Amino acid sequence: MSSELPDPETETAPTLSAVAKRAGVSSITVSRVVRTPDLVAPETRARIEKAMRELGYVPNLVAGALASARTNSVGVLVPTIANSIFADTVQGLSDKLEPLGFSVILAQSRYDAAREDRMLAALLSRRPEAIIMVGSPATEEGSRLLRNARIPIVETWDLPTTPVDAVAGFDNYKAGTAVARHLVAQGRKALAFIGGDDPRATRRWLGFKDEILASGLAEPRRLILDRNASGSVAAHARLPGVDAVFAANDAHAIGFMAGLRSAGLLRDGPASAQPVAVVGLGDLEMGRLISPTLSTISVHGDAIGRTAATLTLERGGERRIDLGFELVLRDSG
Amino acid sequence: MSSELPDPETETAPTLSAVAKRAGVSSITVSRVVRTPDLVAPETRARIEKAMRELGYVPNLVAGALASARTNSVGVLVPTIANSIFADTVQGLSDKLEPLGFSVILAQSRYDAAREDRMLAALLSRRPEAIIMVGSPATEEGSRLLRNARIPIVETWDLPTTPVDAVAGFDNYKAGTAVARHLVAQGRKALAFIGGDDPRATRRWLGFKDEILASGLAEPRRLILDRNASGSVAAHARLPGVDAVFAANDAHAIGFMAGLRSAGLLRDGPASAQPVAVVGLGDLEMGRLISPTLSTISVHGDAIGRTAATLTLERGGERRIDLGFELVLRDSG
DNA sequence: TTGCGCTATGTTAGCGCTAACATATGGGCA
DNA sequence: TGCCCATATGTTAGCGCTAACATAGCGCAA
Repeated sequence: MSSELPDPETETAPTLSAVAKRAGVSSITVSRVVRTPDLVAPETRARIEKAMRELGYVPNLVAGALASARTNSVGVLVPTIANSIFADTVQGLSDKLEPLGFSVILAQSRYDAAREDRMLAALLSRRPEAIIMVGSPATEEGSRLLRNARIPIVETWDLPTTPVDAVAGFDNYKAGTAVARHLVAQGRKALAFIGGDDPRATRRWLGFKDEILASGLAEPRRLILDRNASGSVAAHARLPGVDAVFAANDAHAIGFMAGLRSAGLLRDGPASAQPVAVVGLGDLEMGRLISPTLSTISVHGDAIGRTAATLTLERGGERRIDLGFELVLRDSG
Repeated sequence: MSSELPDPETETAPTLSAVAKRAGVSSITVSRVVRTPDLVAPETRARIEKAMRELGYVPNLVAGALASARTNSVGVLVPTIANSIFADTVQGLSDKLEPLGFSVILAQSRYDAAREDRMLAALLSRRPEAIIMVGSPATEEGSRLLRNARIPIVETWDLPTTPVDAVAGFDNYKAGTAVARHLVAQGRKALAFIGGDDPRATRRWLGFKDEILASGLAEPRRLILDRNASGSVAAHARLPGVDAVFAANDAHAIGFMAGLRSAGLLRDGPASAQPVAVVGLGDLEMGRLISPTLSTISVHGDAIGRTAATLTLERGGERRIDLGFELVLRDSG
């Protein structure tokens, strides 16, 4: 009957063998009901499912993982998740992995190499079946940790020449050259780059600068800003005479435009009418809503996430996927 | 000497006892070096640390968790992480929990009750030491699962009257009344609400509506939009004659303003000059950068996250924390 | 009738670690 | 001298589950 229901106060979570006892079977049969129900006779299965319901059994995947050497989890390391395009990537990979029973263990490095190494070690100690990270390990120690883990490692949002394992991203250097080419073709002469100095932003800067120098113009200025967009609002004052700006991301671009607006240097007309052209990167939805609409390098953060997830699941095949980018021209530049 | 270094190909990850053997101690001593180094004599410790380095030992927290019944992890459930203010909350709680050795297991419900229940079950089967979620469980089944887990549960972004356990949020209903009061005081007569119909947005709507009715005006219109802001751009056409709009979040507000702009109904002047007043919720940085600047209900998503983290750590004390909100008046309404 | 193969279930051992309890050693002090 | 205590290390058992290999029962072909 309904005997021996656990004392709700002192209770410890019911185990597989508690269910087994209640259903009058061995624990492996209960395990089969959870994992491979087709192998269990329908009547037995019904009896066990009833026992599970009565006890409120929740499988313990920690124990299961230890016994089977499969954790069904992936570690995900991003610089930051707040206010960032990386959230799209996390969303994309989750959408792919959660239906397959994988959990996402999320860690943030905050653009700090030491913290990144600590987070990688912390992730690996949970024995994820793969690691997906934005960028590449910042230190040799981080690389070593990842290589020794012998699991799929996917670096994203860039195309490193010597990745640890797999890559899903785009060429940040080329993104810089594409923007530079466009602005130069527009007749801009005094160009500048604003944004962070993380590895990916730096590659954008390098592409931008090299292309401008190659076209015979003077070396562009580079303004390193911290991560919130407020700094970019005042950036214009620090770039006198500039007539075109490439911002490392859309938030900085929009902040910069706010500064231009208060300086009376923003028009509601097309790019050719702008005293200062502005191009961002990321293609935030917001960029389409503001006025003038923001020209930007469009990157599919969620596709990067989904592709990274695929790369963790298939070990063979192409391990370097260039998802490309697109220069989307609107009214800002 | 440097004998018996593992074969890099067939190698299985080195264990505590492999380190112990190499250092000539028992495995518990190695465990102590990892967890309570002060209990180990300095010379022994040095020998063990050397062995750990040589073998590339990475502790297996899965096994540790099973043995100690402590996983040092928390489950986090959000509707969505992409493009959303919830990312701030995840950031806030991570910042608090990661330094303490906790990992964040992230799951997304996508505003789907069935998926939420599946994700809760999946999270609980990993035996997190607490669950932090946005909102409250959508189904009775979800509540039951959480209650039976006997771990701290923190519901956020709202102030439910009968929470499972703890709460860190603000009163969405009051946020709605505050906006209504402000718009009515401004002399607006034809008001509308745009946004989603999730529980929190609905509470904002109810507060908004009730306050407007109480002030003697006609019942406001409510336009339910899907989650991306594009729908809000066209929303104005569906709200003829409206002179004030409360958007359930800033993205919708900014989208709506884009629609107003193309309709010629947006001024760069102060709120009193706007043909249609707009108030958002969330206080995105973007709202301060656009023109006109966005009036909004400011909510501290990261503080919600940090407070939720604190509530998972301390079991005693106040379990219901109202972080409040602030009506920030700028130029849009 | 024998024996084979299939289905349903069980037994055994162990995943890698930690809790809880020993044990050994060497002062210090009455 | 004997005892106590602090420090350093070890032993044992077991966390809850699964892999891998039994075993039992049955239908069916030869």
